[in-house]
Amino acid sequence: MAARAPRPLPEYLAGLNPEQLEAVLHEDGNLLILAGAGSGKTRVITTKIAYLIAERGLAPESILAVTFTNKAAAEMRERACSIEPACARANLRTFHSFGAWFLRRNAAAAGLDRDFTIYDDDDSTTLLRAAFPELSRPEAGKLASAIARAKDYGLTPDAPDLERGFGGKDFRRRYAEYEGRLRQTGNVDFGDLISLPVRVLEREPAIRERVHARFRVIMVDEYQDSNVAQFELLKALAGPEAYVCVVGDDDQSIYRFRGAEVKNILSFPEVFPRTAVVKLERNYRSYQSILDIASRVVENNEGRLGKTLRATRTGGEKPTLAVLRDHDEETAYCIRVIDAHLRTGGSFSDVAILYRTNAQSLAFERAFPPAGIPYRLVGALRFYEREEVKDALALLALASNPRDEVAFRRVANKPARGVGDASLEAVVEAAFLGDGDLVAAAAEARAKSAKARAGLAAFAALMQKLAERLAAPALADDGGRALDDDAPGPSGPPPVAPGAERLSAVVEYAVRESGLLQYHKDQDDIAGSQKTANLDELVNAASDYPATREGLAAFLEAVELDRAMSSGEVSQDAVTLITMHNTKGLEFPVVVIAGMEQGLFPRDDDEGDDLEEQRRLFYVALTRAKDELHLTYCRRRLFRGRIMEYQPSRFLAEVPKELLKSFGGKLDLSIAEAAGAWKTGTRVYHDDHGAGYVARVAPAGEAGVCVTVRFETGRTLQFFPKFTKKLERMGD
DNA sequence: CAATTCGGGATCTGC
DNA sequence: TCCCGAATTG
Repeated sequence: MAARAPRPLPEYLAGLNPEQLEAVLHEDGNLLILAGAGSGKTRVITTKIAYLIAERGLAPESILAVTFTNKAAAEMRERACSIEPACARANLRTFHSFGAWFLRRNAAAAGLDRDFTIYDDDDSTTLLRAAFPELSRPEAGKLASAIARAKDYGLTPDAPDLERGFGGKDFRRRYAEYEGRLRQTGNVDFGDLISLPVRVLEREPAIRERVHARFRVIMVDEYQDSNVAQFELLKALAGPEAYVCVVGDDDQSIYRFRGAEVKNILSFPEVFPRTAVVKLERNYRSYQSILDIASRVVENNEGRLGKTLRATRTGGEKPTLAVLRDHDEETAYCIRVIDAHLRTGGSFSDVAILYRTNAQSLAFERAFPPAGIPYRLVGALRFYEREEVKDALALLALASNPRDEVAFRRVANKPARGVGDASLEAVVEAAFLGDGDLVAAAAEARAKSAKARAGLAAFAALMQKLAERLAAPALADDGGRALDDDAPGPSGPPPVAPGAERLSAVVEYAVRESGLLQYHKDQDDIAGSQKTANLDELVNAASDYPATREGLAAFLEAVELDRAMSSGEVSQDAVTLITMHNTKGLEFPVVVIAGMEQGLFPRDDDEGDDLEEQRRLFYVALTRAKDELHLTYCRRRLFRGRIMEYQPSRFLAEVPKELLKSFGGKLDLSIAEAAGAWKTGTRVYHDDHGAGYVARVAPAGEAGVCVTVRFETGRTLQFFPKFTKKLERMGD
């Protein structure tokens, strides 16, 4: 193409604003980009990658760019490649996918099999319950998330400051036992995908040097969501010569509960010397009237770096606050908004309804079809989490790794083969005494009952056949060298040789021969569910992979690391129903943020740092809107089958009234008038429940006031004095 | 060992 | 209200 002689800036740089251009061209030292919502940060990253390759002559393989979601990684790849096709050879991945890639190539150094599979939180809980039968399911779940959190902070079971924040000796002991059990299975959890590479890099100078020599440029997107362990990985990956560029927005950090550390942004310039800071504050997405609200809200947080978004788009309507009676009025209001938008020539897909909890989607799902509105529900129950899919995956995981205890426990007796808890435990114990091979142990089991013995033998035979159907790995002959070398490997299935069997045939065989298909078909007939359809979907998903051990491992990794894998068809033009968390990185011309009620968003127990995180979530939600923004508040809402009265969200009080146009009614935050003589502490008598006292008084719109009464019987109930005659004040 | 009943708890959650 | 996990019973 063009000569490499000096020449004017390429055309793809021409559209950048001065700050964006500065960020793209910067290359001396390190770089921290503070990028506000809608400021074009993805454009900056992708342009920078393309620029480094096309203009600065960097080898694509020497660039590593990590994101937090597969979707973001895919988008980055696509946009970078559209500027410079060679970007396809750069390493653009999620943190976890990079970790898996690294560990497979350095499996021996990490003490792992190359074919390890990845345990999710649910699998960890199962493992913990096996290790500690005294724990109930919820207790094991809490322990699993505490361990995951410890790993987020890079703390091993022998970390000195483990006690701080993670309970005492019990936690340390259990964490250590969990690690032992997990290593025994030969598998890893999500935390290991980050922390094991760090340890390998620290321990193995040869590997470290090879990595340092390879990755000259390391970029991290959504840096505000990185946790301590990921920060450690970044430090370990970056050699003295590396150029590190991170992009983030402290105001959009909404994963603190999962270990994300805003401190990673604050301390970046100290850890990485000669760091330049570029702020991107020009917002190309929203009208200023929308940004004003977002800014006023997020200003209530402390400990921000401080940014002020300025809109480049002028004009636009003032956002609306709709004060509504209940969720029926809320759906009706949304339908009006959608209709009005269609009348101006817009489409369904321009509109998104955002809410805090998945349960809120139900009202819209019921109201939209009769109104002729197609909708698309994002991320409610993820495909891979479904029972039938996890069952099928467990069969495959066990075929891939016969030491996988969690998979074995899940499917050894599903559908029922007459193998009970006692027999199952005996097999696991026998395997532990040997080489850990659970399938072999099942085949040899000396179970008490003939029924259990027969069941285990049948199961072992099935697993044996599955293993046989997986052709030997093509790479076996070279002792795995092809994996040890630093192949660039954008993630994806290994190629299927022409005429070779596809993995989908093996998956179908496994599902059918195990009896899982029939089992779930029966469930479908009883409950009218879609389980067999989902199993079909899983079979389809496997068709891109070859029926080899390597193909299976790649398939399992893809499924485990891309949880968004959808089930079913995506309709083209539909309104989006989505939780606020799921909207990060998205934008819509018309946004409705539904359910602005105190107790729902934020919850009443959100205080301090939790409250600030919820406020950032609100900020994220607000800044998704391009043209039109609506907030809805319902005075009553159905909550767990009961109609409850709600006050407006405290976040609404943080928005100056003049920034919102009101619909339906004005907020009245003063309760004194409606409360009348109902005051906290008042003694009362109820015809049905006897004596008690008022514990709480809350405004309830047209219903006047809602009083919470604690009775001497110990019960606590809520009443609307306006509607009941059974509740009386005593001593009046 | 499997089926049924009963009772407690109920958020969001990138990978 | 609804769903899941534990206990109980056949």
